Amino acid sequence: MSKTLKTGSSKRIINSAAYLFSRKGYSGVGVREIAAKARINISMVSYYYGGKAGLLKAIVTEYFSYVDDIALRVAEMKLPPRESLKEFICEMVNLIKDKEDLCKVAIIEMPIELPEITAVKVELLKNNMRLMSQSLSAGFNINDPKKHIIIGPAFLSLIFSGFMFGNLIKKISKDKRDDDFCKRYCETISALFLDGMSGFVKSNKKEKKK
Amino acid sequence: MSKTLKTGSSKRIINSAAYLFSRKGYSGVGVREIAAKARINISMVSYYYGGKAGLLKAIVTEYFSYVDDIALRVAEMKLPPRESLKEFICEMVNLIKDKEDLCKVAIIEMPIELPEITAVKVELLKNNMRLMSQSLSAGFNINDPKKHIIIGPAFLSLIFSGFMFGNLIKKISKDKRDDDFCKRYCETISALFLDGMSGFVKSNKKEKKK
Amino acid sequence: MSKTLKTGSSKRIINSAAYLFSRKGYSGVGVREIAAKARINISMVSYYYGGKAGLLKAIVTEYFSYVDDIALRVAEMKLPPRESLKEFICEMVNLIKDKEDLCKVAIIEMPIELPEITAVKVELLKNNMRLMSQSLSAGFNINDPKKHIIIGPAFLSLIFSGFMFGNLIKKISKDKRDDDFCKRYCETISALFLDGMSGFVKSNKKEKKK
Amino acid sequence: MSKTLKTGSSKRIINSAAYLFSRKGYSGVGVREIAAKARINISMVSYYYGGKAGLLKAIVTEYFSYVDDIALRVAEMKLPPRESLKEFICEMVNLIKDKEDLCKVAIIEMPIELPEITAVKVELLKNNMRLMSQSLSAGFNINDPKKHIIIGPAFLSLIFSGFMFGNLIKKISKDKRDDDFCKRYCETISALFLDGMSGFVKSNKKEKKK
DNA sequence: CATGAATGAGAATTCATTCAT
DNA sequence: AATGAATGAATTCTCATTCAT
Repeated sequence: MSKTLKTGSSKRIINSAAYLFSRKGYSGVGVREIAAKARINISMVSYYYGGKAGLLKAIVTEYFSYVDDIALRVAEMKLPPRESLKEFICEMVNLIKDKEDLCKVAIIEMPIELPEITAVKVELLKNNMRLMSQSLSAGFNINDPKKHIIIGPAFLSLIFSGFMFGNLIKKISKDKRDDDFCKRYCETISALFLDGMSGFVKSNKKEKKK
Repeated sequence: MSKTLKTGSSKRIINSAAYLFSRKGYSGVGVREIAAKARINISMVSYYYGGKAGLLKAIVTEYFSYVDDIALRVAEMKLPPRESLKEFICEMVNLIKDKEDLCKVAIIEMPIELPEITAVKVELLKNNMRLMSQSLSAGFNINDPKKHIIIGPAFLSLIFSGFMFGNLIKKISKDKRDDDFCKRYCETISALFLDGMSGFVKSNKKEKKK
Repeated sequence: MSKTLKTGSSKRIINSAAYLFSRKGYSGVGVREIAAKARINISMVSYYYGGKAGLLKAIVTEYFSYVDDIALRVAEMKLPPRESLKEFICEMVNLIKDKEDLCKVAIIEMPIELPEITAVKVELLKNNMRLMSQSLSAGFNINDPKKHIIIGPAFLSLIFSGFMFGNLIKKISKDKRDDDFCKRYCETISALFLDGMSGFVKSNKKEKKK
Repeated sequence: MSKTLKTGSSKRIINSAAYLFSRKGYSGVGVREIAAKARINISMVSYYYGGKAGLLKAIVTEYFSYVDDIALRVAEMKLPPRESLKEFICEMVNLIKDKEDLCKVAIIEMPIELPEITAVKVELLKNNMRLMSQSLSAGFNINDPKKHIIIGPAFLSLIFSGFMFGNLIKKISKDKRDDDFCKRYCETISALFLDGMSGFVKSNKKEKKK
């Protein structure tokens, strides 16, 4: 804690790491590159984070702390189920907008086995899924409990979908990732998750009637 | 040409590569490791695929050829929109079941910048999205064209969601990835994409009435 | 001068250094490790001893001051040759028992070339051998002077033999390094150096006669 | 095995390593330095020996194979006890003369704890001590078995004493390490171990009588 | 087709030391 | 007297690739 306050070095290190990891993947980035981007000496990475793996741990931990926070905050609001979901999605999109690199890294590296931090990831994920279940799925009494394990990851994938392939999509369409996009993204994903494609068709019909 | 005619060795190489890339990420795997797993000499990787990058290219290309095939096949069926989607999802899940490692690699490495193969990925993705648009979104005349660029990736993310985090989820729940799971997975994802969460609630109500 | 007046810290530093050097060798130990063991800040090593090399110098110097002392003390006793040797060996064993780490370091590092302290070692060793010659070999008028240079080191090696490989021997036999062992050790080494193996055989015969 | 035959590289590596380790200690030598001296690429050390530790293992193993051989050979000669010892000492001195660096490394690094190879050292030493006991101490029926553990190391220390401090002694006396020295060394050490210092005095008296 | 020795660049980490506080 | 951040060199080891056989 005191380390992060004295200088901005440790902050710059983690930001640089998130930036690079999110684009090249954890193994594709060298400590040297991170250090250069953060304008610090290579040794400082070990000094502050105990090595490259420590950096990823710090990033993943920070990500989960944010998501857990959101889950708790939404739960406290005691909104009706549909509003809860909308609120959660909206908050998540805001988070991704604010900390895009950090979130991407946490998600991209999730399915990848890194012996040194897998244990940490499992523990954080367990807790996170418990929190999210409590705050979101309460309102939807789904008969088959086996569907939970499918819907949970599907929900998160949906939320992240637009950002994960963002860099690639930039090269295909000329879409801009501005505030306007985020607003539209929020609404579209919410609608999709709540009512699926048929929701769009209906609303199309309604709009046509007008 | 002789090189592309896969002998047992070159097949083993690509399978080993897919297996390892899917678990450790492209940069996290060494050619030595792949060669060892494929029980061939290290030099053979360069010989057959022109280097490590060539392996990933081959994997990505193969993945897209499968998905393009599915898109074309479904288009030819000329099913109504909802059935088209269901069919597509079902075919995709079968593909993932059959070639899990290959599909995972293609998806995991998608957002990652690898100068040597980014161009290839962009080209393949462009063509793929065109095909998919033709075969699927025809039936859903969505008013706002800007939504396409959101719904497309969302659709694919949804389909892959259950498999991407499979290894991690294995460590959390005791879910088995058997044929039964795949069937349930197909139905749940189809339902979710077509009617969203409200679809589940409705069907719950209906079932309750009975 | 103030630096040489050992405070608690500087004493702990040198003890920690001796402990670690004796087990891992001079080059195998880092200043950080020493500082951690001594519970002081790393910079203090440079502050007190001018660097890592200074620590070894201090240890070696201290070792020779002890051995020189013993040589002088024994010389002053003016005992007959055999008694002189016994006394010297006994004193040396007591020294090793008291300052085991320090003595081990001095001996283990003796044959190792460390440019920074070789000169010091040579100077100290020269003086020490002169003193030992005076106090011990006086009584044994060995005809061939060339044997001195063989017997001298042999004598010291003999004295240290049991302690040098102590840690390894602990893992082989279940021998304890207690006071009893030291007493026996003293006697055995003295007997060996004075009368060799034949001394043991003779004493065996005598004991058998009884 | 085939590796050592194809090129002289692996031989040069181990010789260079022995040369440098014997002078600077295992931890005091870098792989770079060894590679430079052996005129090979740094990577070859890992390629042939699996790393720096593998080099030391190879050296220690080779040393023990030589000493075990000597012990067995002397045992087969079935000489009387004193002759056995003389023969063993003589053979050992020849070994040291031939493979001075290798022997020094094995002995210097013996008391040093290197987690990676301590287990190997213990195993080799156990076997070696068993062999030496069988071939040498048979003739000397020493009453107290506790003396064995003192005499064994003392014996070896004695044999090595002249070579361990060789480099340092060169700087003090002007002694040459030629064949003549080795012959004299053999005789002196044998005499010392068999009859101790009193042997010299006696022989002095006898020689004086003449 | 296949081998394995060889290369040189680059990986992460640890080193002893210094300096401002 | 003591701290701890910072440095730059040096550490060992692994990387993908090539080449002669």
